[in-house]
Amino acid sequence: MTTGAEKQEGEAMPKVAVTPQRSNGRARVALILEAAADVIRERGYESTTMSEIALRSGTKIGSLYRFFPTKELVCDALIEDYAQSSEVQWQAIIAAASSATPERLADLLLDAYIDARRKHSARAVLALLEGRADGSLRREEFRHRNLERIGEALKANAPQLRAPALRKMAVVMLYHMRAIMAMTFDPNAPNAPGAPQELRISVRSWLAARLNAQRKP
Amino acid sequence: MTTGAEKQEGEAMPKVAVTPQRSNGRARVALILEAAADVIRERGYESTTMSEIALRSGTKIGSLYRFFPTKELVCDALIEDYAQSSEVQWQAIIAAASSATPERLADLLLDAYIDARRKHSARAVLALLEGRADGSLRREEFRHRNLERIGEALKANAPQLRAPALRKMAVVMLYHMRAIMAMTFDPNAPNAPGAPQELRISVRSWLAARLNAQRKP
Amino acid sequence: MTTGAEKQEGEAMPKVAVTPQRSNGRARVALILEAAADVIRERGYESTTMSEIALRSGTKIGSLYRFFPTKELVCDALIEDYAQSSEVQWQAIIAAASSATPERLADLLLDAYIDARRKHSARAVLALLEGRADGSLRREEFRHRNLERIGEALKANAPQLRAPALRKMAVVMLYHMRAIMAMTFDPNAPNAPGAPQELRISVRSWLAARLNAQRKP
Amino acid sequence: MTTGAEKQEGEAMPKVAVTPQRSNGRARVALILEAAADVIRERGYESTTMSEIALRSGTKIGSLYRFFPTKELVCDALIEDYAQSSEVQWQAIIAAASSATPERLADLLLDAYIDARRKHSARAVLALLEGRADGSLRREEFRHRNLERIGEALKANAPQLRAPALRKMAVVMLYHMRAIMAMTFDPNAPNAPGAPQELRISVRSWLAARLNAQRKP
DNA sequence: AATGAATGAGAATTCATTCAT
DNA sequence: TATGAATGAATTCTCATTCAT
Repeated sequence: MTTGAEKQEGEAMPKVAVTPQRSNGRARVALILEAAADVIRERGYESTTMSEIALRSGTKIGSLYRFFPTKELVCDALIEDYAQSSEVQWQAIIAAASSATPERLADLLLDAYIDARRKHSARAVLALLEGRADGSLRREEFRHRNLERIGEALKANAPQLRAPALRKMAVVMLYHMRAIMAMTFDPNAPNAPGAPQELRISVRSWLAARLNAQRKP
Repeated sequence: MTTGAEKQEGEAMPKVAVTPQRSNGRARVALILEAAADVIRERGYESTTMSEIALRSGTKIGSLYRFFPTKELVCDALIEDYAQSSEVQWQAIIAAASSATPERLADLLLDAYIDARRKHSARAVLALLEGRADGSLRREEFRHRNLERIGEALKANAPQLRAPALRKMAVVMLYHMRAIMAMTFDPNAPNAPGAPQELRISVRSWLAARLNAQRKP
Repeated sequence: MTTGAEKQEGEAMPKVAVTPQRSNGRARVALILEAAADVIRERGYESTTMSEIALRSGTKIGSLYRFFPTKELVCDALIEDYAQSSEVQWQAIIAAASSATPERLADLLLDAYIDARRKHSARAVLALLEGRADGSLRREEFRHRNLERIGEALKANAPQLRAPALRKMAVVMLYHMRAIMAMTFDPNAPNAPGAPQELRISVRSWLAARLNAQRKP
Repeated sequence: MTTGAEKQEGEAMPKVAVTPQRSNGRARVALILEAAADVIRERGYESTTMSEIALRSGTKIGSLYRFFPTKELVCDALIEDYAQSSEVQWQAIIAAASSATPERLADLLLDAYIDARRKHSARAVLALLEGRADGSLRREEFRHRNLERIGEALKANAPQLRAPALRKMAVVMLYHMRAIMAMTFDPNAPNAPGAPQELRISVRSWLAARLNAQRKP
């Protein structure tokens, strides 16, 4: 009879990122995530190595693995971090959506991803989402949550819309948001002067047409 | 020992994919590219290994390297192949563009990427283009050529447009095309019933608005 | 700073398991040993990690190392624990041996290892003894002590036997005891219905033949 | 459509030891197995490292992994090798069993494992079988095959025995064989002068009693 | 020319043990 | 004293590429 966490014979415990207990560890984790965002942004997920993350964050490899037992978990943490920090913004967008013009709503959504304060991690997260899903639940969750939030914002603005319409519009909006994000943050992405603005304008009129469609007078 | 270009001591000769002379070799190359497309589509560029390409194409690793001295060159060939096979279609699109309605042109362009006959390699190429650029010229060229062709099609339809406008519209169009492609081919991409159609409609009206803009009556 | 033995510069002090002074600590040590027995039984010595022992015993890794400065010492303690708890039983067996029939003695010995109360640690200890010796003195001692006790029991029953005969019989008996133990406790060990009983019978008649051999009438 | 080995999307092919095609490779594999047997015999399975096997066999680590993609497969090959080379001997034993006295049969079986020619690998295989099973099928197979062969030999000698009796006797015999093997080959195993002979004698009389039991006159 | 073998730098990950607060 | 954090050598395994027959 042991106390503490029981474990099934022969079964492997699913690994989880350790939550640091001391200020020391919290600082370390912050450094690691920052470095990870940098490297992933530069090289993409596959080409990012744990040793480079360790090196850039001034962490020894052993310590890195103490907090993030797998490479996947580093990414999950990055996404989670980003997701959490955007949640506030999402709520603001949804709140603002109800009384916004469609054009304004388009802007709110297009800018949701590219909030300057999160520029850094934004691009890393973009890279992560572009990569193969590999069955990472966290990534799937994140994608799903974003689609949901977009849908909510649309619904707040145009309550008459039905779920299927909302869903397909949210998907299309998501691609627009990604495109804007890529143009804004990724120097290697296809781009041209005025292109983001061009896209923005097109999205605005699409949304205006859609959201005003069956609006009650 | 060398033919034509003499090899300088200490200088690295840039490697090139051997162009097979016998029908035997041409068939082999075709098999290799097909296999490569399969693997890259399934696993992405980074996770694709030369041995798996060899295995799946029934080629011995040594032979694979005779035709494609580096992994990069396999991808370049894949892209080149795809590019060449789309060139014909591009010319058709550009030809059709001049007399097409903007709506029709939108459809032509959106479908350019997703021609069913090239479905297989299309997704592989998509994966390649999504990946980091790695300094592969071929990929850059391909992206550039596509942007150019889109621009030409737009210009054919609306000759009054100036280069800057064409460029930014081409860029926006490229993102739309990619989005449609992802929805159509990638089962993991964000999607919803009717979403591709929704995007298509939005692109049509954007193009209509743009291309008719300053059209002479 | 040190008590008793002075630490010489540059010399490594042999580490010893701290004997806990407070009941608190004694309970902790008990928990640790229980957990260690569990893990070792499940995974074997090599695959057992100090952190898992810590985790399962609800001990923090730092504390674990206060009590057992090396992994080896945990095992030594486990063996020692087991040895001490069997010592009582050995004395009982030896006492009973003098007046037992050889068949009864066979049973006493065969069951010595498999006393149900120590089932848990028994299998852990088995795993430890099966492993390479690694130069752990404690393990060697334990093996030796067991051989001695077996010899004493045999001698108690058949005082006429000379040391060399006793020794070789003790060794053979030890293998029999291990075999029974494996069949009884290890679900992966070779086994068949009735096999333990079969072995038992064979051991009984072997001992009977041997011990009665030159017995004075 | 690729030719050659097809693979399911996203599924990992189970790894197999490559069969060397050239004399070069065959020699390498032989060297590797020899070295592996040495190391495993000395250190046991867990403590054996692939790098040490590589080092001792004069193989670079990459080449080692070409032929044996996992550590497990090295062991499987070792066992398989041993199993195959003992199969001939097993057949001889089974053939000889029918007309042998029980005492002779005991000797045949006890010596089956310790054939001097295979001394080297014998001890390694012993170590492998002693270790945790880890779900290696090959090891399980080997254990099973040995039990079967022992059973067949017993049956050849005493055809009147029923399956359950044969099975339990085979199991007991297996433990005896292992004991003899350990005493003979493992310098760290419990031992004493005359102990193997003592065991041998005990096994002989057990078998004699058992096999003659219900023998038709 | 065909192809099996060789190579070796690195990748992810592990873990016993020590340390600093 | 308790305990979270730090350490880093070691381990398994990978793969693009080159070589030798």
